[in-house]
Amino acid sequence: MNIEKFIQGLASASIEALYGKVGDELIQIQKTRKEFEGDYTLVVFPLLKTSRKSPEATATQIGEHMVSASPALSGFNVIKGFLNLTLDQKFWGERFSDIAGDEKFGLGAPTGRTIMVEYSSPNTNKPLHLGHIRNNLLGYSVASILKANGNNVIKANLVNDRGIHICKSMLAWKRFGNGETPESSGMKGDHLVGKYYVEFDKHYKSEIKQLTAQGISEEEAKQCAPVMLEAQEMLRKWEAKDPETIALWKMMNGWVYEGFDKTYKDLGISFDKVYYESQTYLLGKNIVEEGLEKGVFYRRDDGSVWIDLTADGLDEKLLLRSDGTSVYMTQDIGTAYQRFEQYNLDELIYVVGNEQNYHFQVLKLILKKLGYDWSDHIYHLSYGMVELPEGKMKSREGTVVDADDLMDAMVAEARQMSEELGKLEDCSEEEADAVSRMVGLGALKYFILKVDPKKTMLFDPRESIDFNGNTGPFIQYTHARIRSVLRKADEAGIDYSGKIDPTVNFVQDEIEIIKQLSDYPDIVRTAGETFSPSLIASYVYDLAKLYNGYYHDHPIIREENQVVRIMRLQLCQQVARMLKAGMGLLGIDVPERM
RNA sequence: GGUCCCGUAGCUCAGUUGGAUAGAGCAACAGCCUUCUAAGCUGUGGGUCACAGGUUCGAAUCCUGUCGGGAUCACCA
Repeated sequence: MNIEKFIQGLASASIEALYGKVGDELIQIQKTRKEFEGDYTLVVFPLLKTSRKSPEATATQIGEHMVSASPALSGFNVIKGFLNLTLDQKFWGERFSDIAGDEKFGLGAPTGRTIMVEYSSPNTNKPLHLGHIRNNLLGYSVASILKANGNNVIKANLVNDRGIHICKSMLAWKRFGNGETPESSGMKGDHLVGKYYVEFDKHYKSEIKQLTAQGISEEEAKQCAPVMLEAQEMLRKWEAKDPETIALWKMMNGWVYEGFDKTYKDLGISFDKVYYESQTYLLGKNIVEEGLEKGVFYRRDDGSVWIDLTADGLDEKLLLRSDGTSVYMTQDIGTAYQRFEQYNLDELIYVVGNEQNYHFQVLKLILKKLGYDWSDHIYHLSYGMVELPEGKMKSREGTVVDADDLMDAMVAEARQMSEELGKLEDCSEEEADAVSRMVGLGALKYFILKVDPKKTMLFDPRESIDFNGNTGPFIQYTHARIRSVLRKADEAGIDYSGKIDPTVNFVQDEIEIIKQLSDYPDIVRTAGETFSPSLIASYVYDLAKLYNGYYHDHPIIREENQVVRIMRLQLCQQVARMLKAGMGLLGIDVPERM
């Protein structure tokens, strides 16, 4: 039961009795701000037209009626147009019992809806970097949140395993690699392939330099540089299914997949379905043919196929090249169609950076023009770039933050910090490793997910590695301390199970915690609707802060009063449960001790 | 130039449906370890919510315009 809804119901009944029926949207309930007395507040301004009284008089009248009508309310006060209601002690006891007794608290009822979330979608020519981390964390977290809301979620990854970029790496490896493999070099497969991508670029650049020195324009040099021509030749061979090229491609992609698998595993993310572009890049062509017949598209003299979107304020967009091959858009039309058909999707979410906003705008519009009504159920979860203190990440300038390196650094830092603080003294090597990993990665994940996805964010390595304040480790730490209290209680043989004693009196700080706990299902729902893990992050942080602020100097286990002690232990238990659940939605593990 | 996004404390960011005196953390300063974990707690200072209009009982939030920053507008993906 949602408390605000409950009070809204009470208010609605009283208002109807006093003035007649009004719409629910006029009955606004919110938490009372800390500086005022009361728990929840009815904003009466919207009701003045109906009541035809001053704000104060209206609020007083409604307050009197509500308190006399409901035993859940113990009193009220009025400040200007705000009716502050105080809930009865017993109400909090019951409310808390409900939460604690509900195994599925916070999990939405099954909706029967199927949602596909596509995320990650890496290129196979280089390792993952910080930008991919934001993508992966967002995708995984949003999928978890949607699942918690009762949806059937399919996590999909579309691997971009073909094209000129991988040919560049292949060519460079063939020419300069001397048969180097991940085994022989000791390098992670994706890093090894990435090394040759950089190698290609180096040679490409030096060739351009030579050519321009001979008086050829830069534009021209870029196009006729020998390595580039060779790479393009390789792509043609690949498309012609040349056995040798295909074998090389398979081998090098295999290395990359091994590397990616490790990165994904380290990051703690997974997929239900992996698509490969080499298998999907021809999709969509027949839909384009159909579109041509319907007159949605048109063919130019050179044979290329286009759509004219100028009437919609956009540009003309290419769908098939003059040689009949497809482009990115064509493929996306095809895969979207296939997915909606195959899985009967209710929604398809693409986690893709905001540099592709225009692409998705066009994609949806084209699908709509083709008459697919599911085009409205495509959602582009667009996220901003991750910038570094010195500016943007540029792979060519070597300023990218590598995903594996970053994770290693975070874990190492967590390890060092734990040791300095003496946290790992009485635990085994495996435990120490596990905790360091959880803390290091928790810091990284929380740091990234707490920011609104659509905003460009700044990643300062120094700050991200801070484990104090509004960070993942702070929440993990709060959880660990609560678990420690509960362990101590168990050791002391205190039985705190069972129903809450209705005679228990909560103090205001405890009521604040119960309010926060009650909000959890609402937060999960809202986060699901807005695709914002950042909402979950701020929720868990607030809860951890409330707990810390209050329980820091309360001797929970030593409490003399049995009833109060049991209540406090149960409250602790519940806070720990919700912290763990919330962090789970962010893909962050919480240790039992740290 | 067209389209889209962003602009909140020195820095990094919250701010759910338009609600009361704008919220954290970091950084600075002052306290708190014989009681459950000091990765913590308590307190102080710090704001023209980019700017200007508008909508209304009420605007950081909605609308219009201006300024600043970013993305994008390829027979690339």
